[in-house]
Amino acid sequence: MEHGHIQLDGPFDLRLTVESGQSYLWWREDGATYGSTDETTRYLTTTRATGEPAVVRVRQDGDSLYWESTIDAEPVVRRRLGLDDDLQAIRETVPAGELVEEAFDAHPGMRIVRDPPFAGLVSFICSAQMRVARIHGMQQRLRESFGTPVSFDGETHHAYPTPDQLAGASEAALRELSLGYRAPYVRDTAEMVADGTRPEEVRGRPYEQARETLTRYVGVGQKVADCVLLFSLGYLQAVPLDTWIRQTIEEYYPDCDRGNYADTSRALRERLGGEYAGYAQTYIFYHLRTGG
DNA sequence: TACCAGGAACGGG
DNA sequence: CCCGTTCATGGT
Repeated sequence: MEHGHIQLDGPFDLRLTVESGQSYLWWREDGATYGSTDETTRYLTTTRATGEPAVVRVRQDGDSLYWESTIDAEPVVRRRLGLDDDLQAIRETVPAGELVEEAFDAHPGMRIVRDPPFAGLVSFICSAQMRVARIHGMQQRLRESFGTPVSFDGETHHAYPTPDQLAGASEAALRELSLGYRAPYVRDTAEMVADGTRPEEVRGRPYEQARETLTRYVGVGQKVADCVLLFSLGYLQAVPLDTWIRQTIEEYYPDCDRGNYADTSRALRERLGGEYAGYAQTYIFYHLRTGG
């Protein structure tokens, strides 16, 4: 087993980052989903950064982030958890406003994750009309039912399924995992990716064009496409318009409501400073969802 | 029991 | 393009 230590640069909160509803691909080693954590709480995820499936385990103690893995995982950990993001510089690009100031102040150290693109795509297809805890449960079951087993620290975990593994799943088998009407969406999208249309191919394209391209996948509308761009592909300007943000627009930014998704999202994006608007959106989302 | 959850596909106007 | 309806499922 390989292991290492990362000296954290700037505010970082592991629990906040992986449990704030951005990613459904991390789980707590003790099996608990939510609740207080301490310096012994460890989170796991899987990756294929080196081609072969690998398990990664992390633990935060103050300014230190410790990792253990079947591979040399430091680059993966840095990218997946947004450790190289300069939170202060990002915040300075967001125009001051009562709500954004309050949200940033209330949750110091929350970073934007970078989920593996296919896993991010599937998990946000699953997110439609579903609560955070259940989306998380679906991804756990997808791993355990279809993913490749990986031995790590005396236990067997399962990597997130590949496009081929999910494309080979029957709709009935996916429904047994309580995916509901999302089952055929996941299966059909997995088949598209397995056939060679990979979500990461939109990298480098202009943001709105990238979003439209992602909506070609089954079960992917503009909101889910925005989540994939923001939480997987590093488009930090992406502003997903979910039910919480729509309510925020109604109360705090009514002039940004342009009657349709694309124009409203663009107006709010510009209001939140453009380049890192997705960061501000994520703070606002989490702040409101936790009763702020 | 009725309502809701980080929506999307579909059909009709 | 815009709108209403339908779609599973489990928790409250």
